[in-house]
Amino acid sequence: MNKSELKVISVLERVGGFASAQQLHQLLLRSGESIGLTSVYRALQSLVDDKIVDQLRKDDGEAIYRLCGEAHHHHLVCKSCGSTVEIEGSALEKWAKAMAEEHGYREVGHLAEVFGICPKC
Amino acid sequence: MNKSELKVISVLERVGGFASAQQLHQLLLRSGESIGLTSVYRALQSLVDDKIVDQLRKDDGEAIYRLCGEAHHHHLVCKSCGSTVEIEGSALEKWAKAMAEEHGYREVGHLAEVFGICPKC
DNA sequence: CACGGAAATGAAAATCATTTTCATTTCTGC
DNA sequence: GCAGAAATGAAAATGATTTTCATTTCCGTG
Repeated sequence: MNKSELKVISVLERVGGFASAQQLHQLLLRSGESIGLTSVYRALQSLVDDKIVDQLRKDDGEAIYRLCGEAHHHHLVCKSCGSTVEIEGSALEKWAKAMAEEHGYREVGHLAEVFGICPKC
Repeated sequence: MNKSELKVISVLERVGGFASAQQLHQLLLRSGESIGLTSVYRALQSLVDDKIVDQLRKDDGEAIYRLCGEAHHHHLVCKSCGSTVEIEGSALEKWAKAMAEEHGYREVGHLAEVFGICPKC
């Protein structure tokens, strides 16, 4: 855990939700921190790898990040504004496991996202 | 509906699932069609606007497309050799729908993949 | 058929988020 | 204090997508 990562975590805490790398960089600069965009990206990547931060994509392809509170969960993402809700996934977990077992697969993992348009949009 | 759009629709039919713009372009060229990448993008954009094609983003930010109404299925992918099996997803569909409704989301879609290591590997 | 404007096309350039490179700076353990 | 490792960031590279713009194809009308 290096300086950049700490700085990025602290802005993410301040933001309390999703933000893009560029937004986070701007926020850091505005609050007086000295940090390069490169380091923001690098820190985010590393935090995502360590599962400390969640990364997803807006409809336009830009990545957005936020601190990941819990262990494993899924998202309901608005295609229009990018707002997200964490959703309960035990049914999905069971399904993935069952499907994998049925075909003899080991070390199972899965990826799932649900998209839609939120009530506000 | 112009020529490019027809070509793109026909290749999407042939593919029967999700594909990126670049993949679709390659497929068209390989099957002897003459079409520019620009036109593929333009056709896809227009088809998405007309709700004839669904657009989603992969985790790396690349856009993938498929014909709306294409009965979609999911895959069980081997992490090691890449072989895939089509799997039954009605449980998943129900879950996605339930989650979206619970939060008032409309025009729901979803993306799901299950990873593991296949019996052979 | 011929003409003219509108739509379509695609090559090349522009854009933009993200990644890579690489030279410089900061740490760390000894 | 010092060498080697890790971190940093500016600038260049990348890669998907979009825009520009000159050319070609369509199509309706005379």
